Amino acid sequence: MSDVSSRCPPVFLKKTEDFERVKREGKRTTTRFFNVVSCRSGLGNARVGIVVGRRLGNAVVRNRGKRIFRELVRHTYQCFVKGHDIVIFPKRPALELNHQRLQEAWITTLISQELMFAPNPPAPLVRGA
RNA sequence: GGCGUGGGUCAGGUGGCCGCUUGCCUGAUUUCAGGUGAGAGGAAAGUCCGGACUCCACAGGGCAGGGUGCUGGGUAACGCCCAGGCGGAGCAAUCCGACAUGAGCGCCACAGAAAAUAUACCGCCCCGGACCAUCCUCGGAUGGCCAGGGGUAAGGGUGAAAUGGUGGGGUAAGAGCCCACCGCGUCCGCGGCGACGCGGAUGGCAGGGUAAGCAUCACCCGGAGCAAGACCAAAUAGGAGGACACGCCGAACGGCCUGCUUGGCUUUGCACGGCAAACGCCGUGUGAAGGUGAGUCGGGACGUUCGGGAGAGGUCGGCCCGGCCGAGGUUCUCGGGUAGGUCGCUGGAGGCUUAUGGUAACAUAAGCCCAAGAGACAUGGUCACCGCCGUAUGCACGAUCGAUACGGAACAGAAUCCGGCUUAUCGACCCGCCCCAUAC
RNA sequence: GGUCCCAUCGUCUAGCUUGGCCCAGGACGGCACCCUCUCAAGGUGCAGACACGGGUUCAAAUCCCGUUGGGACCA
Repeated sequence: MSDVSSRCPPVFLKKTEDFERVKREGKRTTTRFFNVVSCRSGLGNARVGIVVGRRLGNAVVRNRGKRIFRELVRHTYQCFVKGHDIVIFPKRPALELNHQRLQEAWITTLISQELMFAPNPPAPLVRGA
């Protein structure tokens, strides 16, 4: 399984107009730890963008938020439904939360929004548990 | 042992798995895969100073503007650092100080007699005078009160600040009027590169605060900033550079354009008359339009000649003197530049060790070492173990060590690079010094 | 990354240049009372702010320094 994830690295959104389009046309979901906005892109793969504003904190806090959610996307990217653009807004409590609890919240949220297949092996990272 | 104070170092470590950026090598020779190495800080922050670097400008001078401000040194430079002086805080180690000048202008609310000018209000004292009262030797004396002349600056609710302070002498009352001590000023000598210090003589008291108010003095500063700048270079759009002679004002002449006046012509409307059956045609008068001839009356640009004269504007990135360029036209040449890309981009006033000089900051020499360079933004995520700190529990005669559980580990993320300052910061360790207590 | 500007009642502002009359003025808004049969309008009164921390000064909204929070511009 790890071979598969290493063969298809996640694609990230980079252009400003892509972010504006998703924020304008997408569907919003709010949780305690992050907000997700998603819309259909028509492309053959899923694309993900992470937005950390100045409200989140100083540069160290913003970098940490981006890194945590980039790792989450990287570990679960092979389960994503193709053809969607997703923008994530991390929130303050996600930085203090334990990693496994945050990952469970992340997977259940995405499955409920039909952006992700239920992974057949429970999760690639939880194999130690 | 406790309290305090100054300086320095560090900013958890190791390993597994999964990832990111990148140098080199190999395969492939756009991409990609493998191997191997590197990958945030003491403040990377604030952008408060100073430089390097790059472009623009630049003969030079003056003014303005900004900054610094005890003295000497260090440095590429600084508002930084070191050493010293002076003032202040502290028992002390030590710390703090925009700490130059007081010539001129401005301001000093309220209160107060008065707020910067030397005098004056109340008061105190003396003098002579008018009135009243008492005594009376009927000359006057004493006291009160009223105005006047003079002497004073002792005292005067104030105020942030009041014209040296304390004590004594002196006087009608007083006053540096005189004396002693202290303070202050001036002069001289000595020490020091200097800021300044010490000693002596002397003056009789100069003269408020504020310059982080305007100012003066000394020194420094050209402007902008890596989004600086250099190179390559789509689509679209036409521009850019060089050379040439004339460029301004006045007068005369020449032709051109236009307005006006006037003559005739063409077309057409109206009125009258004539011819004609009618359509219509002809003549006269009048109005409009068009082009045209003349007048040279008015205006415009152009050319030639003559005379006068260097003119508008721009630039020197605040202004002036001064310097330089110089509109539009003709002709010649073909590049300039946006998106995008590449470079600038990290080897440097570099670090460490030793030696020498210097009280020190620092400098010099030798040896060794190479340590991030992005472009939507890399330097991470997770697990385990070890180490540190705190609390609780149990064991233990008590303490240290050790055990178990829980909790904690800050401030903070390079963006051209350096030297500083300031601000944020849980802590750990090392070195020096002061004071207190105890022991010897 | 760099260059600069601003901060005053709930809101918009005056005062800052030249410190004192300022326990900071005005407008809109809020509250209470009067007027009216009631509401509106009107009248009277009240509450309410110098972003924060130091320094200079007798005295700071004002001058100087630092911090915080906003905003503008530069390819």
